[in-house]
Amino acid sequence: MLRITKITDYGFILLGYMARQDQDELHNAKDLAAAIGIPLPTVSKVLKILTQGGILQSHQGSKGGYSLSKDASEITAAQIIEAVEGPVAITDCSSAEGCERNCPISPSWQRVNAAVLGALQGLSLADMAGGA
Amino acid sequence: MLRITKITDYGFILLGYMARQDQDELHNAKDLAAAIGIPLPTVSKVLKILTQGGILQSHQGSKGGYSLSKDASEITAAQIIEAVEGPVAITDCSSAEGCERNCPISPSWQRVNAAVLGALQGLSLADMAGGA
DNA sequence: CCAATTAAGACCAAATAGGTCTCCTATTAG
DNA sequence: CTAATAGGAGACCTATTTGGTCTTAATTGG
Repeated sequence: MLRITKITDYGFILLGYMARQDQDELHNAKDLAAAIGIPLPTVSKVLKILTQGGILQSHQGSKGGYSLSKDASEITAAQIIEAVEGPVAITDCSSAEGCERNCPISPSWQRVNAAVLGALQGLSLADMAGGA
Repeated sequence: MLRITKITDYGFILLGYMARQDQDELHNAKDLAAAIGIPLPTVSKVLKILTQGGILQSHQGSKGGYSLSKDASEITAAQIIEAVEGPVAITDCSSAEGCERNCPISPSWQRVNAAVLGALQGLSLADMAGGA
């Protein structure tokens, strides 16, 4: 399959939504959930993860909320995926035992990995939010 | 994570092993399992899938076995992954409902997808088996 | 002090993946 | 022709991951 998880998908949707509005505006979890149609607890979870990953800034207390931590053009797809799912690595070949014994394939994987990562780094949130 | 499954990983190991030997030689599942150190039933399963995907040719009966269906240089990483896991698609954005309503992100995903696919198509089994 | 909102993490249920087993079919050696 | 060998197909169970919910604590504005 080679795909991202649903949580990551939600992350992209949420960030895309926020990117298409005033950068400094604070969005609280409840409004975002209502706007996008995803259950509140799940939205809350995604926002929390993105905050921990440095993509979002949070503001606690009443009248609090979330905002992008930097300009949408400086946030890449790679950063978002890494924030939610951890480092992008097609295979964990490097750490498996069987691999070191029998397959001299690892260097090739690293090339593929680099290509994938490059593609993801070349796409900013601004690109995604802008392109209809 | 964005990674391939273990079954796919085994597939690469098995194919890499076969590619590094005489192209016409038949390998039976038992010997391959012993050579690589993966349980026989699992090896058998992987070989079966690769055969269905057209990557391997099987030869039944006693003295039977498996061999590559074409030259290692004509088998790409993309083909192998697709044979085992189905079509390469980072996200199933296109079919989700929430997506169509609220995220204009799909076109961007398709670009990313194409980039990933290109990277995988540019890597042949011969490249992987050859590069130490 | 009180209400609103995020932070953190425990927790459960459903889906997926990994692996094993059983039975069936085909081919070849003798 | 028969028996042994090897692949073909798929059911099945288990473990892991994922998705989603809930509860409690911490923070801040009024």
